[in-house]
Amino acid sequence: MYVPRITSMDTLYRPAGVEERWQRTWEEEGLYNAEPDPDRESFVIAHPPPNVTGELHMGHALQLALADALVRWKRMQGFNALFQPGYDHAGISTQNAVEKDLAREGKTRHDLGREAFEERVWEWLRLYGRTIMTQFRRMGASLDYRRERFTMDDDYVRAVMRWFVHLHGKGYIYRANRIINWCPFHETALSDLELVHQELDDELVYVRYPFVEGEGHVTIATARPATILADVAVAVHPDDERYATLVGKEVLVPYVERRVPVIADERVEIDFGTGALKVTPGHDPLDFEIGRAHKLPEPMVIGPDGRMNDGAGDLAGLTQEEASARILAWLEERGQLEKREPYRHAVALCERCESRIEPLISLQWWCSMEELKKPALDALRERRVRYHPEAQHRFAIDSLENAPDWNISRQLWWGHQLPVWYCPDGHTTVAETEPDACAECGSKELKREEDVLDTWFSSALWPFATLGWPDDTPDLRAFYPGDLNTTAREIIRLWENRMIFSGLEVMGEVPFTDVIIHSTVLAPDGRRMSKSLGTGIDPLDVIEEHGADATRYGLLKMSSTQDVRFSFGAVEEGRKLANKLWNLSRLLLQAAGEGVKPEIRPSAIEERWILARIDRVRSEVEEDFAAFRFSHAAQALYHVTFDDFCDWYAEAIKPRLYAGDADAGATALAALERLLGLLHPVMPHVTEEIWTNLPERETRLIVAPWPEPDEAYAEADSLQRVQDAAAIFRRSGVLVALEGDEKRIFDAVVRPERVQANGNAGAEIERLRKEIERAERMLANDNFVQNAAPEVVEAEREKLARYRRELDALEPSLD
RNA sequence: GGGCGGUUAGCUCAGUUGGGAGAGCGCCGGCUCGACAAGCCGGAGGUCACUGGUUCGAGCCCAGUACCGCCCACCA
Repeated sequence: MYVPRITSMDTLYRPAGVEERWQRTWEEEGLYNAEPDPDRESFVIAHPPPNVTGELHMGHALQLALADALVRWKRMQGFNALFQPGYDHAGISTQNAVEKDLAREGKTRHDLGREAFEERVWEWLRLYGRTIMTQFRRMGASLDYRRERFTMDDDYVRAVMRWFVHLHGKGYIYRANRIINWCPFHETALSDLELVHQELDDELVYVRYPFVEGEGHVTIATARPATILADVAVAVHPDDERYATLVGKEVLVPYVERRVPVIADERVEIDFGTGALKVTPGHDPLDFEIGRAHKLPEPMVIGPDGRMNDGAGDLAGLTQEEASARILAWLEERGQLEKREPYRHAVALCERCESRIEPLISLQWWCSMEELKKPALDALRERRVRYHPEAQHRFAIDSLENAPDWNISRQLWWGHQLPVWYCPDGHTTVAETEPDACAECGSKELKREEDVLDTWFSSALWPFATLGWPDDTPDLRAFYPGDLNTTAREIIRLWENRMIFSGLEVMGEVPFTDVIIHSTVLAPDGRRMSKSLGTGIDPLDVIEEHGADATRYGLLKMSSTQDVRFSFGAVEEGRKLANKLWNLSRLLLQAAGEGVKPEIRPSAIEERWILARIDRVRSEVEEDFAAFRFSHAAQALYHVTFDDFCDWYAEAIKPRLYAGDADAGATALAALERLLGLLHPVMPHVTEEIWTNLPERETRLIVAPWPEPDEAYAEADSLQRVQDAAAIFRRSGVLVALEGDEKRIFDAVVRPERVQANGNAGAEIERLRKEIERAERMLANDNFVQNAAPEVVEAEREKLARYRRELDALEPSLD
């Protein structure tokens, strides 16, 4: 492949063509690939599979920037790094997209029928799906793209079936009639986690329920008058003195004139409305609980289409609004409508279509969490899996402790159909593949359950199903358990915790040891990034304008706290850094001259100094990466490049470079080499591009060894003197060389002429003198030293005295 | 309603065991010197949200208050 010489190129680094070229090259040369290798330790990140219909958004970009930096770092350190890509079929989300598409033709999925609809989804995916992996590549994400997996692949489906049968065999999966969240548009059950809540303007109506015996009534408040028809009780709080005498009496439900009891239940809020609650177990989750506790009947008046059903008698077939109007009119006539008031409250909506959720009772499949969660909780408590930051670890544990049984069935057409078959006698057969006959009666007339599984039921298997489970494959042995996962906060309960208990259940080991819960990237104005608000920023636009390296750097730089505003400044800083590196390498390559090879041959203090600085940043970056402090690492890399390498070291050696000093040239290239290595995980493209232009490159930087620790230069005598001069005394006898001061001290000691030129030598010395005097004052303060060991205090006094002598010795040389 | 995060320079934000208030961008002044003017050198600019506490000493630790925000949530 043609690689232009850097010295002949533009003074402005243009990432556009360069980045795509390297992305292609790395992939074509197989440098992203991972194969089982008994001689090397593995490092594995199973990247969260995006929706198969998805497009790259800022969350993905951040996730990739973080994870890929770690993967590249580990790869350079010699780990057998596997970064696993793939797609999630994303049941309801994909089905919704295709249904919208159908709607443009004036059709619904029912017009096609199930089989044709599924065909339509596959066809749609061929046209519009699976584009996001191209966008992942554009980020420079070093995923092993050969290993792309899809949760609807035949092998993956087999894993899902095995998982279901396994759980069923252990008795964790059962079928039950319970209240669930029903989406009337998709006509499916949804889990609590698939809802969004939105503040909507409603009306709260106060309705009188007359006593069956005697005069009077009890007034309840409701936002859904249509559900009055399904009332089976009125409930009050047991401590509510207003209603103490009412408990046990009976009242008449309006319109249907049904006699129902007044009961006491602690779940009733005394302070809301009138403090009396109409109990409708068929259409409200709280009422359902109360109903079951009191063994009340569970009539339903609203059907799966959201309209009044046959249970609603003469109102059957009406919409809820129509039914409400009829009921309110009925109440009005009889003086049972006490008042109506505007009411703004949070309403549950389907997160995909924003239809109002209908709570209703439905026969669904459930997965008991009771036993499954135990080993996962142990793992979390023993910190065999750690969420970062720490607050999210506590949240993960709390969530799992309180995880209710999991509704795993969905009445959708796109997804994994449950491996359950029914015979005409109502027997149930559960099997991985279609059975020949009913397991109980041998009937050949089997009909498969129509429901599909919750998308997350299959995603939970991602870390091992992508490696071949349920088969015992070399990949599975080599790459399970993995190391790390990165995700957004709201995914903890949906996915992360479920991968942990699934991994423990079938593999016996946690799927990873660390979970990074990354920042939420908000729009620059602090609002949420969203298409509907128009606040979204397309990462691909940012990449196009500034480059993937700059985008990666910027995202890392800005990802410090839980919520961060997108900062173009941070991206521009990254672009500046790339440009700076580019021009630095032009300088060094030109000035070092032809034939000079990178080699450490330091002869001057500034050379030992820059090597020591680079080595210190190496260890800093290692600590930062290991602790997932990406923002800090980015900052350290920026400063060592700009301030230390370019502004100081490069300026200092320029005269020697131009004079043809081969040692200076060789050392400078060697120092640059190390710097490029440190920067590669964050800015892979520009560093690889420069690396290629260095003489005698045998390997790509992506697989070059991470710079080794280099104690020799860190301990150089002259450097030590610089450090000592900058050291100040801090509490408990800790001596610290102040980072920021070091350069200025270096100035004072090594390049006094420059300091004097700026007229600051006196000021620097004055600063140092003040530091020392402050330390002396502290040492003289009895309150300060009382808790310190006497020998420590004495040692510090001696050090301080030495610094004062050094300072005094330094001063004359600067005059 | 619950959980969590934030509040430091005009803007976006660092500040890792308590002792120097910082960076990038913007602004002002100088440099038109052979990597980069998308550069270099220098400078101005801050009651570290507020109140109280601990301490010789608090941006940092403790208690509380206010505001902003994210996630979650069954007050009908």
